Amino acid sequence: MTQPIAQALSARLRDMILAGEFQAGQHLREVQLAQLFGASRTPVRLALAANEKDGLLEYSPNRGYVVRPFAGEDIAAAFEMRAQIEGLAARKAAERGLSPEAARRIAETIDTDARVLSGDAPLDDGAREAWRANNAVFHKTIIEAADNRFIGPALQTVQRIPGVYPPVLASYDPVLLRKYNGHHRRIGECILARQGTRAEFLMREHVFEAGEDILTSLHPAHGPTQDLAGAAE
Amino acid sequence: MTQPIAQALSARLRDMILAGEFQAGQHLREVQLAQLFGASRTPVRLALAANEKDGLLEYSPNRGYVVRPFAGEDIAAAFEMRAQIEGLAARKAAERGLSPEAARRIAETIDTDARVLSGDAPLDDGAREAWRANNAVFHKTIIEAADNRFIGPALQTVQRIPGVYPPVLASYDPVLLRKYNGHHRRIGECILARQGTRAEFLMREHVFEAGEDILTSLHPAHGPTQDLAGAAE
DNA sequence: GTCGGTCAGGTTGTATGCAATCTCATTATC
DNA sequence: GATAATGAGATTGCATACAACCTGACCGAC
Repeated sequence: MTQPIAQALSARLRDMILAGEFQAGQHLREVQLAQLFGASRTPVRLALAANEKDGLLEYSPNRGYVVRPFAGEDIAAAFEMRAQIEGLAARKAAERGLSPEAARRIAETIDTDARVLSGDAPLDDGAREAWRANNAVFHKTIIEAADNRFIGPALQTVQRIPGVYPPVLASYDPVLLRKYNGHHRRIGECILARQGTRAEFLMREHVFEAGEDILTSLHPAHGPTQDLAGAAE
Repeated sequence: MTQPIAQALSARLRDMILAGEFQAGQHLREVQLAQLFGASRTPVRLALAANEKDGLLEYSPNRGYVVRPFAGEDIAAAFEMRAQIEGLAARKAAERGLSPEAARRIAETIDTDARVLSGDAPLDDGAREAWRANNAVFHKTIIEAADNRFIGPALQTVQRIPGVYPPVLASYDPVLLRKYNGHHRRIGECILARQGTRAEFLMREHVFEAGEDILTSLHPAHGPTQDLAGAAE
C-alpha cells in the first residue's frame, strides 16, 4: 500500500491501464496525470513507481514511464505462471486440508454456479455477475487455504494484465463456463479427498485451458495451439 | 527501477535489510535514513515504497514503514514458491530446448563445480565464490531459456529474504554442495533430453531440499520435517 | 546535401516548506 | 489508583520551487 492520496491514485492509474485507456508504449507525463487527477506531481510519481513495480509500466531514468505493451505471448506466459502458482495453491490446500468454513464456501460456489448455468439461454447480467463472484470466491478460498503468503501477491501480478483482466473472462460463453464449473467440482473433490497431486494438476489444467480460451477469443484466426503450447514436442 | 539517486538508495536500503542491519519490526524514519544516505526525504521515500512493494517492509498510512519480520514458516513458504516457479522454468526450458550457448554454459558450471568439489578439504574462499557464481549461472541460464518474462521478477521476491539471501547458502558444506552438483547434473541431462516433466520435478525437489538444508542449518534443533513438509500425510 | 553543434522548451529528479496526523507524556477527573 | 483528556513534539503527506537532463529544431560548416 501507499499513502492516502498516492494510494488512491495508484489504484486509479492501475485501473485505467488495465481498462486500456492508454496506448501501449504511451509516455505518461507527470504533470499531465497530476492535472487529470487534480493532485500534485508528488503522489503521481509514487503511483507511477508503484505501477512500474507491478509490471504495468516501464521506466527509463530521466525519461519517465511508458505503458508496457502486452503481446499474445506475454498473456500466454502470464497464464503459464498462474497455472503453476494456483497449482501449488491447490496442492497445498489439499495437503493442509480445508477448514469447515472453506469447504462450505467452495461447495456453495460450485452448486450455485451449476444452478445458474443449468438453463440454455445466454446469461443475463445478474447471472454473469454471480458467476464472476463465485469464481473469485472459489479461487480465493483455495489460495487462502494454501497458507503461503507469497502466493497472493505473485498471482496479482500475473492476473492484472491489460485486456485480459478477469472481468473479461472469455465473453462468458455458457459452454465454457459449464466446462469450468466441472473443473471446479473435480478440483474441490480432490482437495476435500486430500489428493494433492491430482488437485495440483487439475488446477493447472483448469487455468491453462482458461488461458487458451481467452487467447482463442482474442485471436479467433489461429487457435491457441501456437500461443500457449510450447514449440517442442 | 527508479530514479538515479532513488534507484541507488532503494538498492542500498534493500541490501541493508537483507543483511539484517535492521531489527524485524523496526520503524524506519525518513529523516533518519535521509541523513544516513546523505540525501533528502524525497528519494528516501521512493526507496521505502520500492522495498515495501518487494515485500521487505510493511506500510501503514501516516505511520510509515517498518521492517517486515520473516519467521521460519515464511522461509519455508518462500522455498515452496521458488521450487514451484523454478520447476516451471526447468520444464519450459526442456520443452523449448536450450540454445547451444546455454547448453554449453550449463555443462560448464556442472563440470567446474564437480572439479572444485573433488577434494576432501573444506572449501577456501575462492572455491566458495566459484560455487556461488556457477550456481547462479546454472539457475539463471535455465530461467532465461524458459522465456517467460514473469518468472524472473517472481523469483526475485521469494529469493530476497533477510537471513536466507543466497550468499549464505547452507554454510557451503561440501557434502551438501556435492549433492546439489548431482542435482544440477541430472536436471541438465533432463533438459537436454527434452524431458520436461522429469526436469520440473527434479528442479522442484532440488530447490525444496536446499530450503530444507537451510532451515536445518538455521534451527539445528528440530529437523526440517516440521518446517517444510506440510501438516498432512 | 549531410553532418555536427547549439540553444530553447519541456520533462524528470531532488530539496524543502507547510499542513495533517500520530505518539506519548502529562495532567485532570472520577 | 485507574482512566480519559490534552497538548507538545515528532513524523508523515503533499505541494511547490529549483536543478539536471533530455528532445528536437535550427543553424553553420564542410
